[in-house]
Amino acid sequence: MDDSLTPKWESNVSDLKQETQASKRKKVVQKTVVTVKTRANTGKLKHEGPPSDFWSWRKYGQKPIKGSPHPRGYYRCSTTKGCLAKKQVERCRTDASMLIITYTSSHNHPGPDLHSTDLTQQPKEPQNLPTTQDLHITPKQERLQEQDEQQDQPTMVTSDDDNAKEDNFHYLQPPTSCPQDMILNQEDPFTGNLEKTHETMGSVVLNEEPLSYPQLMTFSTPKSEENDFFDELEELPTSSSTLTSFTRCSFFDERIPVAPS
DNA sequence: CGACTTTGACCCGCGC
DNA sequence: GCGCGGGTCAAAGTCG
Repeated sequence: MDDSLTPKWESNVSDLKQETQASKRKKVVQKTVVTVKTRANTGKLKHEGPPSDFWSWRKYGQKPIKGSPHPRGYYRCSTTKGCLAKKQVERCRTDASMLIITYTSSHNHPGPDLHSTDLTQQPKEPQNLPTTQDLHITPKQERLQEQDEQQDQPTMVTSDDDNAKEDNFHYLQPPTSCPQDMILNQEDPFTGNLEKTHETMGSVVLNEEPLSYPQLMTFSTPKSEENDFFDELEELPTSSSTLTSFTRCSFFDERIPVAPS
């Protein structure tokens, strides 16, 4: 997974490789923080917690977090054995409707779909997959939605421990180079729910809907929404172009099969 | 029966 | 050195 990434990331990987009980804690690992605004605790969310994405996540722990009324859930990717991808899901202490998902490491395997597979045939967590019909939207529609959603952009904030110490988070630069065949209908998702943008822990929020943010990082789904999201993000301040670009690589390279070390 | 969640215990890093 | 807090493990239970 991590191997094809930037040198910096690779250095982190070296830690991950030895993810033994002794080394797995508090190591320098890349993190991607995504804050999701949920309308409510709808049952749509798998196990009422983390919005599902195209990956299969398996919960391996949960801990109450000091200062937060909500516990944090720990998930690891179960799509493929040996995948080091993990995520932590917790609710914002001040706004329970906001989910803060922190992705750690990256998948060492291609996405469940990855260009060759029909999305509608996704074996994993199909409940949140947009239907085929949903996968169409005209650019015009897109724009309209974008305008409505300008305040509801998903936020992918990345950082590694080193940088986090300095300036907490870095906004992920929009992947203008991402697949262009991304077409998605977000028709309903945000309508009537144009909540103002929140800022939490340095990340922005989006309205969480059947379409889950991690999809934005898997690139396995054709959807233009993503582009819009990133287009918006493009305007966000980036304090570390190096990091952001490397981060982008970490995600966009994800779908490139990398021989597990 | 396999995959997953739950949950308590354990381990380790960090701050004091 | 000690205690706290976060992260992970693993057994037991649940579900499809």
